[in-house]
Amino acid sequence: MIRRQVGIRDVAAAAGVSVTTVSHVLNETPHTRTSDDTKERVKQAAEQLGYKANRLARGLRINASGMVGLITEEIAITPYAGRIIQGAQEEAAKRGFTLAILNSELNPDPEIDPKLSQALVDRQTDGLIYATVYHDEVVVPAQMHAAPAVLIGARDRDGDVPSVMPDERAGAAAVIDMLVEAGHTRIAFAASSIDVPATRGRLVGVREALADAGLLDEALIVEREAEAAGGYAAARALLDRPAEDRSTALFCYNDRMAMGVYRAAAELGLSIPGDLSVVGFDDQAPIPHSLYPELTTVALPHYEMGAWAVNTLSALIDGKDEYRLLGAHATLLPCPIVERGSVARLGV
Amino acid sequence: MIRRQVGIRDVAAAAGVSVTTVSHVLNETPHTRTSDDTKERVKQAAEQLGYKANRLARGLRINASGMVGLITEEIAITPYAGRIIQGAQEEAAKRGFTLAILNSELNPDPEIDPKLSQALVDRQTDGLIYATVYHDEVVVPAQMHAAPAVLIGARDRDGDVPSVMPDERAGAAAVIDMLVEAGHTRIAFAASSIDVPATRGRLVGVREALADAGLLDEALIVEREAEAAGGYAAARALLDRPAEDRSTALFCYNDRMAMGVYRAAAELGLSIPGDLSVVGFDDQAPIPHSLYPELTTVALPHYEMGAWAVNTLSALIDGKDEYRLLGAHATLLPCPIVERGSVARLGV
DNA sequence: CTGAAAGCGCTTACAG
DNA sequence: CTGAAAGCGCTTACAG
Repeated sequence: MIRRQVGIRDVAAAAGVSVTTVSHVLNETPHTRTSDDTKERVKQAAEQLGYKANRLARGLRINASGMVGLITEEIAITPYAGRIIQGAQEEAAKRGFTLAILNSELNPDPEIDPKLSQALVDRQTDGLIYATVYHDEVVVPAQMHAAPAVLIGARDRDGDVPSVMPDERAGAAAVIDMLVEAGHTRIAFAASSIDVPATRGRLVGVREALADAGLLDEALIVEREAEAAGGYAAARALLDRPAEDRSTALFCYNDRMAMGVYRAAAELGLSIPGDLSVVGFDDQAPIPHSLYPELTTVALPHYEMGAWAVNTLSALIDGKDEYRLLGAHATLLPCPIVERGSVARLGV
Repeated sequence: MIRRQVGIRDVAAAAGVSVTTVSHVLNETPHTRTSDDTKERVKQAAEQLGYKANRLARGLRINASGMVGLITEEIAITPYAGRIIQGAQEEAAKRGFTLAILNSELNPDPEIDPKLSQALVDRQTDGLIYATVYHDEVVVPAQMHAAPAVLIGARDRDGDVPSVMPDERAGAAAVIDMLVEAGHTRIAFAASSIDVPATRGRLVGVREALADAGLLDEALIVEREAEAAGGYAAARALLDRPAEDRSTALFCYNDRMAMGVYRAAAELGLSIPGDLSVVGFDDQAPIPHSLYPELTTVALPHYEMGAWAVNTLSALIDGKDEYRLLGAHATLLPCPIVERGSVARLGV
């Protein structure tokens, strides 16, 4: 900023001590003794003058910028990138870090482009987070091995960089459990046809939980495009039959598909949840609240992943290299079910 | 980052010149003559060693961090905050700035809390952007008057800080014009009941354009909650009558209301756009693509506002104080109609 | 055309 | 318990 900031020398002068002393008391430098009286005077002066250490000078001196960088692949298309950023930002603020953001294009292949990481290194960030979408495993550039780094949404193929992702499998299984618990025995699943980790994770969760309940029927699992139109098609394929043969619950790969299911149900004269319980996945605003009845769905831990990322990044920056061990397996964060009005409990 | 960076001295040594010369040629310092031969050697050496000036050192010296800060009110709840960030980020990258992000809570009153701005000042950002929602006019804290600053989504009451917002009025008027052009003469509008600038802007745009066309009928303007349920209610109130009395087009305050309208239309046996044309506002993913037929709506210039903000902030930072004159009136950015399948052209 | 040197605002051995 | 001084990596008058 333009205005001349008050510097450490101003504080020293005001308190009648040396800048050394000011630095010591304000930073609470360990192994340093200062009389309480001096401390008090320094703090008073700093407070009074509104002194804040210049981060550039401090950073240059201690070789740490206090900045953490977040690279997001196509911030715009992922509906919840905002929540990741928010989680990262709030955690960063809590720890005194400044969050810098860099946006990248969507990257179809698993090799992360080193350009953005390099840009962050060039900017002296103390560490970096790379948030990807659509990948299981990724090979990270040299910069991410050389510096404190963390991955969101994908595992490091080399097992070196710690990573987080949603526990899609458990989230999907929990929905099946809830449905079974509510008395449903004919449970259908509208799977997604695009090949991403979420597709696979949710599908195996569904299959496992259904099998565990002795309720797995492959005929009730159909695969369609993960959009409203796909959900509509799945519902027509699954539900256009007499009530005796019909599933009483339809779990959808995502909320968009669930939207299509609502439309199909309306056309077929099926009431939700009276005739059909439906559950989505993603908790993608504004869908769940905009449907009638409101959609029961599964939330993704975007905020939590962002916070987790700067949290473990912070540990890495502090030199806690044990945290590198986290790179071996992705850390899975729970996807909580958020119950709204689209699931019926079947009479006993 | 941990590793020792290559410094300007390494480049100087490699090129066999002084650091002064390296600095001059790499920064293309004006009023400085250097032989082409020397220039070449320096550039080669820098390139070869992968030298990038330490931003902290440079910033300390020239008193400019190269950082620009963006404060967003509740990044999470505004569906498009991501686009604002993206626009700001890409424009910042283009100009060599690093974008730092700070998230704030939603602030109901028009006085901007100085805390966040101060935090940015303390971090030595060269300028700051404050993105607000739900405000017409705002009173900015001292920090924003003292430093280069720009507002998104609200005007500065003091007329000092430049600001951008969407031209809601023109966007809404354009929809009416399009509908009139398509042959509609009974055009209804489902207005919003919450008191925000968008509500007012869109409503006056609608009224003006309708009046201009000689088609204004207050009975066709109803006000409801700006959610799917409100749109549903508006549609039931407006459309539950014989075809002769019915509007042929219903323009909604936002896409969420349009969702409710689709549901009401289905219940009333009205086909879209055959019996009823519907238009939304916001282009809020994933609604428009998830409806059948896909929804014609109006897009908000979020990306553009983000880009505009760092653009004019950059001018302010460069000392082009004429730009402060922009503070007198908000700059209005166009809201383009995005035509999809929900509007019918009426036969001649 | 080129370079020696001061200095940006801090932190941190080191000395007393 | 306190302070003088070096130095982080740059840029920029200034001298030659």
